Amino acid sequence: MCVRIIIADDHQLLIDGLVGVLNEAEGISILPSANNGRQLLAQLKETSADLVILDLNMPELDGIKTLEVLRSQYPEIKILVLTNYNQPQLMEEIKRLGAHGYLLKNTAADVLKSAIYKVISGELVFNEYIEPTEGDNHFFVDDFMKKFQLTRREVEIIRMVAQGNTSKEIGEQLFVSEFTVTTHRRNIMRKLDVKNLAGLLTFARAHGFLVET
Amino acid sequence: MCVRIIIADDHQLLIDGLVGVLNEAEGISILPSANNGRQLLAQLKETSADLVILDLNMPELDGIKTLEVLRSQYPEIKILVLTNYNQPQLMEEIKRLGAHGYLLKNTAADVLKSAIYKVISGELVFNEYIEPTEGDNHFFVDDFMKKFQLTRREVEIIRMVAQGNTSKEIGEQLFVSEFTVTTHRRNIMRKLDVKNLAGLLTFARAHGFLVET
DNA sequence: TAACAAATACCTACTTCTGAGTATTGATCG
DNA sequence: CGATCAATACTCAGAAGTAGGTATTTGTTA
Repeated sequence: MCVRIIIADDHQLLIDGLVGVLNEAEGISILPSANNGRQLLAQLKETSADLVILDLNMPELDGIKTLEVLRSQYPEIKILVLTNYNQPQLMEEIKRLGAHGYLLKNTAADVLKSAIYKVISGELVFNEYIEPTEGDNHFFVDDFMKKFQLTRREVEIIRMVAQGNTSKEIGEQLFVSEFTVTTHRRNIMRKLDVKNLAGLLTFARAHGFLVET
Repeated sequence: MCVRIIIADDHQLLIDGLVGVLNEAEGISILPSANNGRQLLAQLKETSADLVILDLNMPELDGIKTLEVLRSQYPEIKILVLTNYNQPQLMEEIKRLGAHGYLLKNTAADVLKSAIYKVISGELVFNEYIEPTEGDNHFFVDDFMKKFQLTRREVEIIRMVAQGNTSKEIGEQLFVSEFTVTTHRRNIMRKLDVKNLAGLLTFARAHGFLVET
């Protein structure tokens, strides 16, 4: 008895990694991999499989759509979603759509292996949402501050703005006048050279300032 | 002559993959890997290396800070940055900070290998920014539309809003009145149940609607 | 064909943001 | 001590967004 696995992921390096890791494992055989959903489905018409390791963010045919097709056309195939998106809502959605497991890409190889065995034996593997650690959130922030000469207060306000607060609300929360917040905002816009809120948010995000894991 | 490489990445699966791929390559030996910048620096005190493969988004000590330390303390070590961030500004920044190469994680294994050889022989490897393909952007969009009953026009407008356009500008680009755009925006806010622009953007992003690679 | 959804367009009223100018206080640093 | 920066606070004016209502046209579908 050998579990036949197909991997669908647009990151070839990750596929190579998985293949290397899983090939050594007991009772697992890896079928040729796919780089998007379309390739995966084409492949399933040729060879059948027991389990699909599925990335969500793929070109051509993305993971969610692929998942739906798999569930309706190949209900007997187990699906293990492997993604970078650490969002509880998304995990719930994936669970609802009938996947059998949801793992993050920073999972250790042996956790992945045991997840595979669990899923094959009928268990579901949906881990708890992991709060991003302090370290993660620091990421580029210091760099960001240095580069654009932002002060600590300004960084704080960018965060609150991004969370949908108005200047008045921010003022109330920080116990300062809304005019003060407005002044800070103006300075931020000038320093970052953006002309409106959307620009500010996009910019902050593009520079790794607001990171979602 | 063997190139000694240390990999620093918090994604253990990727490390395993790299090790598997590179171990087979000619003239490359992989030293024990690190899961963050701090570990990497600790390791360099013990063993020296010729090249470091560096992820940017790591806990404890992120890639940029690690890069700076490496350049000042170990100027003879080559640095190949391997990341998911497909942003020209970031790549420029990394280049400026003295790295020798910048690759995306969806690179094929042999491209990575040849990049390693190039960097070791003194070349810099900074590829062009790759425009995300249509396929990439589709990602969750259809799902998003279905879930929140958004129309095609509304989705189009969310995108343009996110890019920092005002209603008037959007109207001009779509050859419709700014009032029409305003109406669409109002409907979008109602459907998504958010109260302002920041909320809209945050929401759209949290649901994978606006993906940056 | 009747019903409906989608896209279009306008109005009024109010809130919020943006840009420009000005000023005070406290901390830090040479 | 004097200079500078960060944080605070205010005013005025104009631009943009938000909330409500209403209405026409077009295309699709029951």
